[in-house]
Amino acid sequence: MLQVPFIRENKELVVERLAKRNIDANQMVNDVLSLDEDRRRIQTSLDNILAESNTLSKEIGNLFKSGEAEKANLLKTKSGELKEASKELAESLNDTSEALKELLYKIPNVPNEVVPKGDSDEDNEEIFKEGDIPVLHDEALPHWELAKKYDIIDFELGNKITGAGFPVYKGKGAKLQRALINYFLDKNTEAGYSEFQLPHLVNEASGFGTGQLPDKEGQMYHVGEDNLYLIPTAEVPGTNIFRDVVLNEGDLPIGITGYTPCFRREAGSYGAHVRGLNRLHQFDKVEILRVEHPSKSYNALDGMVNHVKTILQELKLPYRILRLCGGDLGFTSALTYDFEVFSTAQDRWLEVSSVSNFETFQANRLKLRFKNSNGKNELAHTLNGSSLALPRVLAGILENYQTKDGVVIPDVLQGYTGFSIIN
RNA sequence: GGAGAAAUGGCAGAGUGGUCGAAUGCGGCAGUCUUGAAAACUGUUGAGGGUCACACCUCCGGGGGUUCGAAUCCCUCUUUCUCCGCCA
Repeated sequence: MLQVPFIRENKELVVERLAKRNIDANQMVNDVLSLDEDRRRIQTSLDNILAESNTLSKEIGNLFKSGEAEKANLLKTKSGELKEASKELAESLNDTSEALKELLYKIPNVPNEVVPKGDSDEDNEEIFKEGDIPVLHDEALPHWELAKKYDIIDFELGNKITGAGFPVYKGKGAKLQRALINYFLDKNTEAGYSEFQLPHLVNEASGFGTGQLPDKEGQMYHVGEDNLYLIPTAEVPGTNIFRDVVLNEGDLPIGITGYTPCFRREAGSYGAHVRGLNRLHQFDKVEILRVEHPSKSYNALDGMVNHVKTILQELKLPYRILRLCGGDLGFTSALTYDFEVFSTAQDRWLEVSSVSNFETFQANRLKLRFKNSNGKNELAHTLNGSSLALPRVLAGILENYQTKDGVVIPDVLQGYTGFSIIN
């Protein structure tokens, strides 16, 4: 959620930057400013009435003490009138504040200067590319065929137990999955992130805190009886650690990592692009999160990008980094880099990580602040990224590492799997 | 799931109708002393709104009510703790 004072002082900039997302924000911004003006005006009148009423109450108390009941009763009448007036104003203040909040919820984050304007993923900017695309043998298969051939992932069994998009990993498939999780967590903790195990269900307040609610309610699985939501990413429980928190400046930066399964309804998805592991309702992901001083958050973002790079380099997967254009940028993000692994057998790029700086957008809603050097509370910056999401990394490994004899396990993982080939 | 107790500032913990945004202690910050540090002493120290700045307003778990006036009384929800039951 954007801050009203920021919008007030940077109106042109906000409109101009939001245009990168192909949004004409002029009307919304004007509405915000006029609602805010209304709010302040009503608040002032209400405050005045309450002040008068407070003074009156004190006088009444004093009059009763000194035995002047008659005078006191006279003032009581007056106080009653003030109460009526304050009730009306309080209601109108509440309405105005709510309307303002509703509107603010609908305005996405202001993209960073370097975000390219654009409509869709076609307009994302490739900023880096590395790794050799392997030349596969003639009978190379897409990962869902390999999964079947070596009996390591059973999509039909998952279908039977739960439904489409809930695969069952078996044998070496399950072990490779666990190896990847451990490998990612180890890399992240080596880089200074401290490991957390987080709840997989969150309450409504947490959903609001990170912005999944109210906008993306339909994307999360909801447990109605207890009013809890299955997490779509560790970002939700992880970031909500810091809801309503005031940190000391010295606590920054904070980096945490955690492995969780992720649950996404993905309403409306279908077709060849969602085949196999490409898009699932339940998948595993290791996430990294940072809380940063505003002056350092973009350095931190670069650091996260480099960190994810080294992991993909070690796995020897061909990958590229995209700077997302305005049209593809997430609602809460100011700048996002996507990592894509080239999946040879499918002949397409698969997104395996998304690393973002949210600046104060999340912190404002979360009320995540730190005491700055002036002793003032200031909103912190939050960042997060996948490091990494499992299924498409797995797909990339299966497809790129396949040989006539089987799927070779990348060197760095062999210590974790305990085997060097799936055949 | 049953019975009881509780929820106050960064933490601990007073406060049961007006003088309470709230004693006291710890912690934090600034200063005195010291070569420096510690100790001791002095001062200062919640959040949000509002204002050029003050004034002023709101907040004592959430919501509602009683009252001229609520941290304090009533209702309700939530959470925590203790005991019992169940259980990986």
